[in-house]
Amino acid sequence: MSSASDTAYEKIRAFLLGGETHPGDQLTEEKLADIAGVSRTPVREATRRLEAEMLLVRSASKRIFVADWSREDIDEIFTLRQMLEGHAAERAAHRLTPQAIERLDRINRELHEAVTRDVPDITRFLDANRVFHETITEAARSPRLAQILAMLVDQPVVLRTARSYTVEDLKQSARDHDELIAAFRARDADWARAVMGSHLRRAFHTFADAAKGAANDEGAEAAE
Amino acid sequence: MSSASDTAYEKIRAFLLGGETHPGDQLTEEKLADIAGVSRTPVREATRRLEAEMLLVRSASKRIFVADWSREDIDEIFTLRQMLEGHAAERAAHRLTPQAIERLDRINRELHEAVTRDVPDITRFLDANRVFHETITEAARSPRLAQILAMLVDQPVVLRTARSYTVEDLKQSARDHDELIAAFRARDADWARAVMGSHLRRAFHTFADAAKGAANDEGAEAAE
DNA sequence: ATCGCCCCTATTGTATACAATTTGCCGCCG
DNA sequence: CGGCGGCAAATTGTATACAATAGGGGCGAT
Repeated sequence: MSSASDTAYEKIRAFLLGGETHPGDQLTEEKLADIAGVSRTPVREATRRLEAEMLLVRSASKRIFVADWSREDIDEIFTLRQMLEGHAAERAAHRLTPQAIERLDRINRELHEAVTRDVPDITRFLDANRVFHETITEAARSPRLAQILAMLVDQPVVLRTARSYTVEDLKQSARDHDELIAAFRARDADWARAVMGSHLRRAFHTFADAAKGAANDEGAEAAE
Repeated sequence: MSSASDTAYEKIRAFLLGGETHPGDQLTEEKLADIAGVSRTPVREATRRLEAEMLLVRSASKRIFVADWSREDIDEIFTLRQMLEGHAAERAAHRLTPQAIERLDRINRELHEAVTRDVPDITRFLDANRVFHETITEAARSPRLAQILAMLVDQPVVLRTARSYTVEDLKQSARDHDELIAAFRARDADWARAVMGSHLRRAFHTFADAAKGAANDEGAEAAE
């Protein structure tokens, strides 16, 4: 690991996702350098990456701001994901080895467990969920596709609102994964694509609702 | 324009596309700094961008090499473009203003002209072609989509082999555009998507053939 | 002769100093 | 009182020096 540059990326990312910032806030390279504990040079590389991921935006005069996320943005991301991950699932259906399918099954069992127990372990769910999707993307053997999806998947809004999911939402997600695995076992690419499509599209709506709720909460807090 | 950084990007890019390099060649930041006439700092930013566009690759030890392009890579790019630009065309069909459609028509007339005259003006064709596609992408109003496509569109292989197209290939391309415009005028999103799909898929095959021819030529040259 | 180790060199990574640009403020003039 | 100009502060951009790390070649041991 090219230490400083990567830690800068991770720390700044965590800082942005930690909710200590508001959309539109200006950030200076120096401030970020302080946060990350490195000099401005690696910070610049980190901000470039975060800019590409659209967590940060730059004004015309090259100043850095925390990105704002409209409902359309979220819609856009899920639409693109649906298209691209659907494609990935299709390719994966032909390419997944039996062992990999078993691995997906194990991951998904963990996912089930995480939400079935008395107190759902959301963090564990999210981690397993990410691994699940990454495994499929990887099996698609399309490096550019993987790269694009990496930019798209864990976006801040996603993470911030994920915790407002109901347990039922999460269980439904896990059931989607079950069906996806069935499609892979059957080597049915169309089925896989279709399941992935509805999986993500539903996630979008769960999301949009959760985000709306979160926005209301925030409004309430601000009103205090 | 942040001068140095951008000129570095452009010059290095031109250097790579100019055919003076071979896939697998190692490039050092210093060498690139010389070529671009700037210091290593902006060169680093440029190489990061070129890396994201996969014109350059980095070894495990962070050394920089000229990327290699297999037939599968080209296939992958066109498949992704087909999916994404098809989606863009679909959205554009609903969103293009009448004026923008007229503009597309003008651009395409220029495109026709460039290949109809006695000596085809390939450069002009390619420029107009890019503007044509960019206009559609822009009309789709999906910033992430635009960003992703920007990474995908003018890849080196594309540019390097574009000149081996036959005049008939180019004319067919222009005819595709005609049909696309008709689809836009009819506000028929499905039609637009379908035309865009076949347009790009055919381009891929023209390409793959041209690339094969180019590879043969190169082999012949090397054999001298 | 070959394998492995070590040192030297090539190359990338980071920090810092300085240059260029932009912004916002303040005073001046109409 | 409003707008314009310009100056000062803040911020980003670039260069350079130094640090860290990886690769390659030579030398010795077996």
